[in-house]
Amino acid sequence: MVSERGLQVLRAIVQDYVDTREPVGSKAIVERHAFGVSAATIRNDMAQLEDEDLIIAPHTSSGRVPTDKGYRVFVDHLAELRPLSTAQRSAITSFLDEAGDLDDLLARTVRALTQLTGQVAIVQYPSFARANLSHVELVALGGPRVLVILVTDTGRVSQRIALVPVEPTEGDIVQLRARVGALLVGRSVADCAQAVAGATVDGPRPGIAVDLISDAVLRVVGEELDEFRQDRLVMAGAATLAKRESDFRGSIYPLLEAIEEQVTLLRLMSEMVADEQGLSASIGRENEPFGLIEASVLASRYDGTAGGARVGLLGPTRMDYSSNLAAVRAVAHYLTRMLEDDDNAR
Amino acid sequence: MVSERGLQVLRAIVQDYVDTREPVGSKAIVERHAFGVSAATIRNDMAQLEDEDLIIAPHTSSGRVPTDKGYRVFVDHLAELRPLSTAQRSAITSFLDEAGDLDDLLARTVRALTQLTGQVAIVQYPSFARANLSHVELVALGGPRVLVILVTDTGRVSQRIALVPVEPTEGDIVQLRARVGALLVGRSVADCAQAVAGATVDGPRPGIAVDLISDAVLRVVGEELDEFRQDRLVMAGAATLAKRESDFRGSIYPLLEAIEEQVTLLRLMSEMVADEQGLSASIGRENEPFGLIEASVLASRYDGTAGGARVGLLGPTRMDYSSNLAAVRAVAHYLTRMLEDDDNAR
DNA sequence: ATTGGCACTCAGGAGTCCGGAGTGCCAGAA
DNA sequence: TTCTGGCACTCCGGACTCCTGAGTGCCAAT
Repeated sequence: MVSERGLQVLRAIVQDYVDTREPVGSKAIVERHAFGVSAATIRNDMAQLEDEDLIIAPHTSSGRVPTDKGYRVFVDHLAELRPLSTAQRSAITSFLDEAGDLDDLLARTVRALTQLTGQVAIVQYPSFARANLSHVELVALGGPRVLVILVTDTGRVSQRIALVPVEPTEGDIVQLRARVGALLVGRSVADCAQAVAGATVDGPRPGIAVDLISDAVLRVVGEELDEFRQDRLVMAGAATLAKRESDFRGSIYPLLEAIEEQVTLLRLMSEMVADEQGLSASIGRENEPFGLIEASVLASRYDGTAGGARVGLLGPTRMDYSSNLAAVRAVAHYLTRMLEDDDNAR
Repeated sequence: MVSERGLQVLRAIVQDYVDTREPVGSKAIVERHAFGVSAATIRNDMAQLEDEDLIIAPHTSSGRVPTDKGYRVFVDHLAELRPLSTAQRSAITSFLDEAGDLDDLLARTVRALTQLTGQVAIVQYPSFARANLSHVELVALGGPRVLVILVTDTGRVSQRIALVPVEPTEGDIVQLRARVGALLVGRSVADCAQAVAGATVDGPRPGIAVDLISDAVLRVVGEELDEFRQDRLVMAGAATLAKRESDFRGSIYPLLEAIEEQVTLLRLMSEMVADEQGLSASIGRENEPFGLIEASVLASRYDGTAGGARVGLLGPTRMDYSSNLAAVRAVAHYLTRMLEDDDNAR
């Protein structure tokens, strides 16, 4: 077992290593931290930490470096979140205050977070699966094109063009609008998807124009509903990885690829298990199933009436967890507040 | 002046250097290219090329490397575009054929191009400034929210939510729809912007509900029209830069930043001067005003009835201009064709 | 104009050396 | 039992040197 002081030594090693980017020796620890014991004592503690796989020596007789497990213990038990300065807080709020719609708010959030931490920031769009459809609008664009517009009660709007087999009359459109509206309005997005599937599978009917059109429109509605349920990400700060390249032993290629793919990160973030504060961290090797090593992801839930999701960041395993976790938590907090305010103002 | 053979030597140097990534010596040239003269003769030619600043020796008595000016001469006078294989061509067409709407088509285009070249691919959205507004739709979302939808005859649709000071009745909406429609439908996006500006500046009127609402709606329409005129980019393949890192003496940071910013690349691409084929290249130092060095941008115009724009790629100065220019040209060609087909099918 | 010959240059890999930071262990002190 | 000073040991990495090979410029001869 590791003694109480042993854990403090681990904390010191993590902090110093993140700071200096060099293996930490026993002497450096007694100099920088007031442990009140000699270097030899620290060395004994370090030997224990090494037995527990919390730290490792890159080569015989060099300083120690935290292992992924060491970072994990640090994050779970040792990290004191360093609160943001008031200047930082007011910068965030005023920046977010100027936001317009949801897209803009999330774009600002992600920029604020990358600015604050110097890492790649990620915001997941709120999940709309539980939102209700409040409007369905159809607009004939001329020719075989019909514009389909879906609006949820949480304010998300999306549109898509359906190519229909027969040019619809204005009457067709009115009829269809009523039909589709009756089918979908007021139901949740998840329910709608089922309803649409049910409405389209009952086979080809006689070639009545409005039915042919209806099928085409419903198919497009179905596709669009799928998009609704599919989460999206907004990211910023990918370029900062290039600056921090030396923090990655290997290449930054897997990271850039994950950023471009999005879907990997989405899965990763949705599988993270949050603590009671809504915070979560996935460290180093823990990300291996997602093709990432030497990288950590920090995330926090945020909530709005639009349905919650996660906001987080991606950076090297060797990052400043204290500051970064605090930043994520703060940004999530303000984002939640903005969404609630937004909702009240509706 | 540089002799005819001198230019051939330049071509050989560019090709070999791109190939081997190492300075090219006179001996290597006579071995790999059938010049029918001795290495000493090549050396004389190389001395001339060096006088003209077309090649440079990294250090005394090493092989030569093309300068930016050398690449420029190569691209302008020496590069024979290497036509794509039929397999490549059919891969592109079948991939693009599956595209749905404009967004999807451009996304596929950019993926095809990055796949083909291994570089960062960029597609500029067609400019909508000359497109005409074909529909304006207003939908009351309940409360103070009104959804504004704009549709152009080129198929672009966008929507935005206006917060209006008074909750509108259904009658208000109908009245407004007619009013805004009369003002805008059928006019070009550029004209519309002016019309909106004119309609809103005639000062505050008595607080009639519908006028208050109208102002709010028109303001939102104006904002949205601005977005229409603003160009956008789609990109793919940013991660490939990490693989090619050694091609950049410095960091890839400026490139990643330009990719993230977009606006720099937009300016760069729009300022490029195309040749009679619609192709253009901006090489190395020529990109310095945009914060890029050691990088080249290749681009081609493409045209559709939606209004043309550019498709291109970004990569290290030391790239295979022959293949990449050919790929850009081919992709632009197919993209143009898709857009035209699309239009005919409308 | 082209060529073979030759002296010269220099990058970069291999080999060697050495200092310093850091360790593990042990015997003695608290 | 825990801590500490001392000591022998390890080994990374910087500095230094040496050397080879690729490549050049120049010149006299063809």
